[in-house]
Amino acid sequence: MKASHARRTYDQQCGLAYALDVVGERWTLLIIRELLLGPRRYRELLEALPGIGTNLLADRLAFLAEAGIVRPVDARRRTGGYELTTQGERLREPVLAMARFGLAMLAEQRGPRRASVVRASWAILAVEAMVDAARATADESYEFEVDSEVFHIAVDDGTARTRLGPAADPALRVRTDVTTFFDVGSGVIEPMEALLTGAVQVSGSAAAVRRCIVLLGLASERDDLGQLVPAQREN
Amino acid sequence: MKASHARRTYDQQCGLAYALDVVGERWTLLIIRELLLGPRRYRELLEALPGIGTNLLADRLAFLAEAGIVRPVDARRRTGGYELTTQGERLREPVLAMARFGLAMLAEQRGPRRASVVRASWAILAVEAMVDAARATADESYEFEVDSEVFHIAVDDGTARTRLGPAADPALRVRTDVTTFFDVGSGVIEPMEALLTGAVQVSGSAAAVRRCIVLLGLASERDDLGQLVPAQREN
DNA sequence: CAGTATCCTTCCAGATACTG
DNA sequence: CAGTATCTGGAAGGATACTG
Repeated sequence: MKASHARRTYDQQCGLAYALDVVGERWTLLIIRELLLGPRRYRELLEALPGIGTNLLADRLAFLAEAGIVRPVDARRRTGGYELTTQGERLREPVLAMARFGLAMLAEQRGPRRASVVRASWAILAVEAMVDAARATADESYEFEVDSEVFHIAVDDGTARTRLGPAADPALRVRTDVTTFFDVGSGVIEPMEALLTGAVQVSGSAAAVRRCIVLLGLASERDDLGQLVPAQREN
Repeated sequence: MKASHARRTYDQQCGLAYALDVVGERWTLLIIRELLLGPRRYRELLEALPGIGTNLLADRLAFLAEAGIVRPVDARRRTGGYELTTQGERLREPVLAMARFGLAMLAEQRGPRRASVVRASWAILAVEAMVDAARATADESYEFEVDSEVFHIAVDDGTARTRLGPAADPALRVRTDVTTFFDVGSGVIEPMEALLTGAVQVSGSAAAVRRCIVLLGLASERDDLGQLVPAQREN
């Protein structure tokens, strides 16, 4: 019932400043992150964003809707949830770039950084940030199961897509828990180390394992395990 | 003298959330933006960031230094200013991606969006965000003078660098004011329109003009002006 | 479930005074 | 000049009770 209270802006003639006027407030980019994974209901957002407070979430959604970044999935029902507009989809690259930076920071400091809120679905974003299609060498797909959340990377003709759900005919199946996943992703654990200790289980050829590690930018010079990794644990 | 006040964090096991824990607070990314253009003194930062307040700037710099993103240029003298560390340089991509998003938003809404704070140096960042080396067709350089701020793009063997200062032997010299610059950059004005009205002055071949427009992603379908633009106004 | 309304706390802008 | 320190009103954010 106030609405008029002139929102705080940087008021600078600059692309970055304007972007931050729109998505720079606290929580906003995390809301976007959730919606980049698909439509979400109000309740789901609240659960994915512990600490946000119902009023803030409502505020942010209303503002983002007005800015044309987000819209209700179904304007008629209140319960249909929210999704990104075409404009909002444009935030994918900036968000992934930010995520890459964050992962690099984590990798650098080697601090285990045990955060208290962990969600398997964030693993998808991490994978999407890590994948560089330029490193893809074979048209095949890799399936991940992280704490019962299933998604996959499909490499096709030099481009890589990351999607929720199982892959059709994966060259590799990877299974692990979120904690191990982020430890590997941020360089706290070597992929091969995780394999050998059983924290990560894979089924697929050793060659596919290697290609996947390369695709994700996790290859280290001393990885030369060749046949060390047999196809194991089909479930 | 407080220091202990446990900084607000999202505390989520997620690259994006961690990145935002570090650079997500108000003003922080704008400080980074300034430092991406080169080292800056405390005073210069204050001037580039109207409204920030001396304490906030000091807080932010101290925190960023502790996080290993920024460092004093000269640890001995207090007056040397600040620069990005190697870690901090990693923010270039996320910042440019954000700037691209912001510019796209501006372009979409066609609102002239006259911000009250305008600085020529920000034009460099905008250019850097707009350039896509994949669109480069010739090894040459383009020089810009925006409100007496001079910088250039140098295309060399499929890569493009954006740098402060004049170009060695530019194929094109562009001269304009900041306002026009951003109007063109955000699509409010067509490049050719700006040329014809004299708001933008160029010296160089029509072909170079066209290649530069393409490089910056400003080409529109109906641009087919061929010889319409003679080399003009050498100064 | 999807939000409002409310209350309280924390953060921020702006001013100013102080130090080496 | 290059900061640091302190203070104050106001805006943003967090927690929770409440409503259609």
